[in-house]
Amino acid sequence: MIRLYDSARAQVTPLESRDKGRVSIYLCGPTVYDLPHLGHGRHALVWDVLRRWLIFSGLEVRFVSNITDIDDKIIARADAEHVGEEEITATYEAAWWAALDALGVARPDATPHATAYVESMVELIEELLERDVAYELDDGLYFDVGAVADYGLLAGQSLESLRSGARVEANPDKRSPLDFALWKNAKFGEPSWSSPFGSGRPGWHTECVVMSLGLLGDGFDIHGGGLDLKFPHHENERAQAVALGRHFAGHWVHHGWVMVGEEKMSKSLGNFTSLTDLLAQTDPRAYRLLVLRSHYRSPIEVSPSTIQDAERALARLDALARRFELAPLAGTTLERASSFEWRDEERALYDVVHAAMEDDLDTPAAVAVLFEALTRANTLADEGEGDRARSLAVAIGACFAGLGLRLVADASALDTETATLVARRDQARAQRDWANADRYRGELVALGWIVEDGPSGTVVRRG
RNA sequence: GGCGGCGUGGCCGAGUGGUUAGGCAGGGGCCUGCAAAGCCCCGUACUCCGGUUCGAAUCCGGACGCCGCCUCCA
Repeated sequence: MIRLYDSARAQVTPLESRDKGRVSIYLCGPTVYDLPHLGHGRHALVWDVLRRWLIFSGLEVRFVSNITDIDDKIIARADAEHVGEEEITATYEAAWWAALDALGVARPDATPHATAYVESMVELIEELLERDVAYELDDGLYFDVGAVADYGLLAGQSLESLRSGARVEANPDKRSPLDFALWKNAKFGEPSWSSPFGSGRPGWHTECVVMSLGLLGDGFDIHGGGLDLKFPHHENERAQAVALGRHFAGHWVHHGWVMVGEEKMSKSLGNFTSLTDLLAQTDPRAYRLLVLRSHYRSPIEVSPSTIQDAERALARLDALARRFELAPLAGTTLERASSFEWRDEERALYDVVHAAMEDDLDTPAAVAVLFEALTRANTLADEGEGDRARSLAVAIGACFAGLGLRLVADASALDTETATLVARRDQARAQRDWANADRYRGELVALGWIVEDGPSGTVVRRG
């Protein structure tokens, strides 16, 4: 079974799934009040890769990721734009899915929305009140973190040391600055729900407890998100579950950030801090490859040069797909290794890639192995071992599919003008009329084509 | 103040105490009518100072630098 770093234990630990052969994952999704940025993109990719690989290796995965559609920021944005909250959330949720679709991120099995679970949240809060771990102040209900013995487990700090570092105190009446809002009393003009403790709306940390336990059940396997969610969000979720005596996530997985080389990201250089912008100017697969080439817990740098680096590496992969005419895989479909044929050499490749992936999702190692295999496949083909070369190439494509990276052979249809130029060039070359052959190539290049002369004549493709 | 992480060749980015990471860029060569694609070869890196060791980028100690979390955040 895969070994993953567990933030609660602060070490790489084998994933012991609750049900053999099945893995349940709850991922904290976005608050939809603005366009997704590069960090969201990495986040989505990391989890898509984990999910896909688990499925590829033969496990049944249930993957749930929520949408937070009620929150201070949504309200603030709606106010600023003088529109309703629903308009804000509808707009940005659509942008979210559009970006993820473009990235080739498969949709979750379920995408619960917080506003659909308010009733359950109210019930949970009532239980917390009954157990005396929540208390009321003038502006709402708060959770008493002092009631949870090991509060600070995820943060890796004691309650005392966390308390001493607390910097902001929204409500000075709180018993501890770390206590968090379970329920915020309604304010004029804000969305609200009625409850036994008055009209209002839930605090952020409760929704994920309700939705994860509700959809995946007690003791679900993996709970994840960005490193920034580890504390206080995940800590607070866990605190509520613990206070209720519920068995929460078995494994906590957090990924690192996207670093931006500030100056290089300046507007003058085509600033693309929004994921939507990046995807408009880059092959989304390049971003996936960039993400794959660093470890999920490390920070990654996203800059025009690292993106370009990835684009060029991707071009080599596509060249492989072209050379061996690989069928495209890994779109919205979640591939399984068992549906491919693995001869000895290919099996060995898969085993090495798999071992890397099982080792805390070591995608950089997996990618390195696959690039080495790519060179081997090309070498074999150069040496006339076409058969072995092809089956190796197919295996490489399959492994990348397991990582969600689709290799594209690009069989784009040619317009009449292009087809004519290609035919004329072939004719000129057949007659060893190099001057005209070069002229037609020049014309094709001017039309934006990359021209290659293969065994069967001139081949053009888009750059 | 507390907790945690990082400092690798031109760039990105892995790393087990002794053997090539990988990619991109660059140089040389093969192939090609010329290209492109592909293949081969090359740079011999690990912040600094001590220590452990036959041997450390990899372990220990220290210094310097950088970053994150402790507040909404993927």
